[in-house]
Amino acid sequence: MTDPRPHVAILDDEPEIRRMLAAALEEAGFRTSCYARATEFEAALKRLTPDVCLVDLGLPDRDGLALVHRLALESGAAIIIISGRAQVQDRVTGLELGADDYIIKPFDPAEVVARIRARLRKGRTDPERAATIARFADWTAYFDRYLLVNKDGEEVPFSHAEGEVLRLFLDSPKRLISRAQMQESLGGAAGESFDRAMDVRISRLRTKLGEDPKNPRLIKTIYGAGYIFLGDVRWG
Amino acid sequence: MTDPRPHVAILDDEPEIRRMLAAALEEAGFRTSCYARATEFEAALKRLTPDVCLVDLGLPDRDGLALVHRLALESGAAIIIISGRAQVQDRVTGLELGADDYIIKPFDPAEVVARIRARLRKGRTDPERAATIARFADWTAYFDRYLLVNKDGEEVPFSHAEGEVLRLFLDSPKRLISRAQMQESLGGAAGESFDRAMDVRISRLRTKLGEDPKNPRLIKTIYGAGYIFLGDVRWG
DNA sequence: TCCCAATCCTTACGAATTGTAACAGGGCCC
DNA sequence: GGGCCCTGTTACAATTCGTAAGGATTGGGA
Repeated sequence: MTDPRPHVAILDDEPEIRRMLAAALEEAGFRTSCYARATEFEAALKRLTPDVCLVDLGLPDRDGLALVHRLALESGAAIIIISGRAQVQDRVTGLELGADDYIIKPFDPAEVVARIRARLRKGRTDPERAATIARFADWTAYFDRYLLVNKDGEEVPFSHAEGEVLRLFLDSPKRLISRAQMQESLGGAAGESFDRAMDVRISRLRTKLGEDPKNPRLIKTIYGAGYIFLGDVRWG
Repeated sequence: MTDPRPHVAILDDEPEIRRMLAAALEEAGFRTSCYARATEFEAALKRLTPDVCLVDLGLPDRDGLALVHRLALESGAAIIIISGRAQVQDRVTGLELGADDYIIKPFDPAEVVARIRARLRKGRTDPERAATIARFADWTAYFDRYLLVNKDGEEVPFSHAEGEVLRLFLDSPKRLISRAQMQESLGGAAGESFDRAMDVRISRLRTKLGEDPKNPRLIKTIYGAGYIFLGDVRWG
């Protein structure tokens, strides 16, 4: 029963759009329920508590805005309006009435997915929000406590600066990361002599990971190009 | 000092747009701060903790997306991208990187206001009656009687200043809290030598919690960044 | 193959940040 | 007034991190 996938309820009177949204959302890892009419939808809400409601404003059997308003007051779900009405005034009133987002038809399903994800990200009330634990090679990195633990249970603390580098690597494993990219991500103003500092950070990180300087297995240098992090990463 | 208006930070290199946004937002009852460059903006973030960040992607001095990514990881603020790039792919990557909303230029200030309000509406966990009892690790904190009780039943009183710090930590566990945020929350005027007092407060609190100075388990220092409170917190 | 310049790694050192102890001022109750 | 607690300030030790300097490595050309 406890399906871990976030649940998205879709309310739209056009079968074509329902199908398209449901397909895109299922593909993106969501659970979906589709409804064609407001009455049907409201009946379902007595049984279910979706995480997100996608509501088309152009409904045949009820004023969509009134429905949104009620939802906003009574449901804890994020509400995203989908509408063909593109006027700024429509968007403003929709949002003022309690919608969390407003998407205009025609839309791209990829954007809908991205916006739903953005909503869920915030609403998450802390139970392990941002991924803070990553496993790779013999190591487990706990970013919230700035700690590396290897498979023997040995603990190696790492500093903030080292953690920034490590996170960057773990976010993009097996991909070349140029020095310029690093400076961008790590907030170093470009052009300065910060690039030498980068070396040092990586050097220290390698030491903590127990890398063999002659033959680094995890953080590999690509001469003239940047670095690449080998090793499979599993977040969570 | 404690201005109750939500604080919106605006980062855009065009003075015209900054002015327009600031005017509309002030009118709508927000407090605003404007920045023309990313470096300037990042410097300001060390001192303030805005509730919402409006970020223009087309910045001269830094890759906007990298900035958004970092903000999303390190700041608790809602992030709204403003951009001239209207492709779906741009929007999707912006949102995936952690933005909460994405507004396309040219925009109507009224919609920006509405979208900001929608963001703030959700995140609001504040107007709860001041909870007075919190459990964490081996401790139970009774804020109404300024008392800590550990699992052995030992009672350790704490002072008002210590309680302020403790509450700040318990309100945002497992999240980095910068020194600047502390000063803002605890009402210390920035820039003064008050920051050493901060250290001392924390030091005393650590002592009362029986932390091992060499290896603190609950209140951890992140050099150059701030503090982080580990441990699961249950209020009520 | 050998050499050289560019690139990168590592060590050492100093500046900045932080922890903690000791001290001082202020408020409060007796 | 005297004692006690709370709180901020100062001083000094410890940690972290960027920079400089020198050595090692890489890749291309003679």
